[in-house]
Amino acid sequence: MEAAEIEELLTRKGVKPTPQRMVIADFLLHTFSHPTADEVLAAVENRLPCALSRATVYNTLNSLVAAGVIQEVVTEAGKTRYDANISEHHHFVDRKSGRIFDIPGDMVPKLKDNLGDKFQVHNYQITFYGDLLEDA
Amino acid sequence: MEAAEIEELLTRKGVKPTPQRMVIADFLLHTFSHPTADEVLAAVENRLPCALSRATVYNTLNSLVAAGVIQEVVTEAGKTRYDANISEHHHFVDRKSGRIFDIPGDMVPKLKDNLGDKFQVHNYQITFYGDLLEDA
DNA sequence: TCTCTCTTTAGACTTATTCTAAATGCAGAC
DNA sequence: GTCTGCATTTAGAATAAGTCTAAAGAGAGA
Repeated sequence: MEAAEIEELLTRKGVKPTPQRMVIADFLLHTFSHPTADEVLAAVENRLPCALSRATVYNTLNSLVAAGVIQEVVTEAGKTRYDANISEHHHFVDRKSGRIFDIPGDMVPKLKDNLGDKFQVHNYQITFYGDLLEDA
Repeated sequence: MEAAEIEELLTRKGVKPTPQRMVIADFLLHTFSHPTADEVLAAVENRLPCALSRATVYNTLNSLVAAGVIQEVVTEAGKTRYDANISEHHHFVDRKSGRIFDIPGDMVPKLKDNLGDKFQVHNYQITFYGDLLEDA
């Protein structure tokens, strides 16, 4: 996705594009890692002509989540990660490295959203834990 | 589960029973809430004849997790919750209150642990998000 | 240009958790 | 019974992730 498209995406979602927001969105939309706020800061701070505040990174991530441009992913205690893949998908977590991989929604059979009278399911998320086979 | 059984459970899992550990394990084994460390502290501190340190609560929770007596449950950023239900089950999170409910494993069809060559699945966890129907 | 509103910023603050170092408690050796 | 050693508990310091605050900056329209 190129800059003009990202700018259009932000505008369409009601987030005014600024240089800070553009580099953050651009980074997230082009990575398959599931970075933390700190990793986002480290990755983008040299893409701007001057310093970027940690608070701006948090503000931007929260705005993008609220606007539905990215999602939060929480797989381990105390770490919030961000994922610009907002199509229906699940996650695989490598137990050794902690790395997270997207599992496309259509690789897993759909569950009926039926948990009885008490629970009205809106969406669900499956997290697989296991070992990444290195050779593959 | 009564005290003698809990004591036997801890011993069998290699955790030496102490008064502090007993009241914490007892509380967790009898609640259906999924308490945070602070909630555990608040719930058990008056069950001992003297003060209980926050550090001991964390130490104990970590020991019980390591021993497989309880599990961590992370459904929202920044909050680690604990669950003494270690049978296979999933979770339903009420979007309004944040409350978590156990969903027995047999209420959800088993997924094949087959995600292709790269991923060897050890276990998986489904989190359902939705609305708790109050009248039920 | 003026004004309004939104954004960014540095740093203070909060919250959750871990670390540290000292004190306590208990089990086995003597 | 007392010594010794190890595991546990403790208060409080330290760390880490994230939010808040108040002031400065920047763009849109009158």
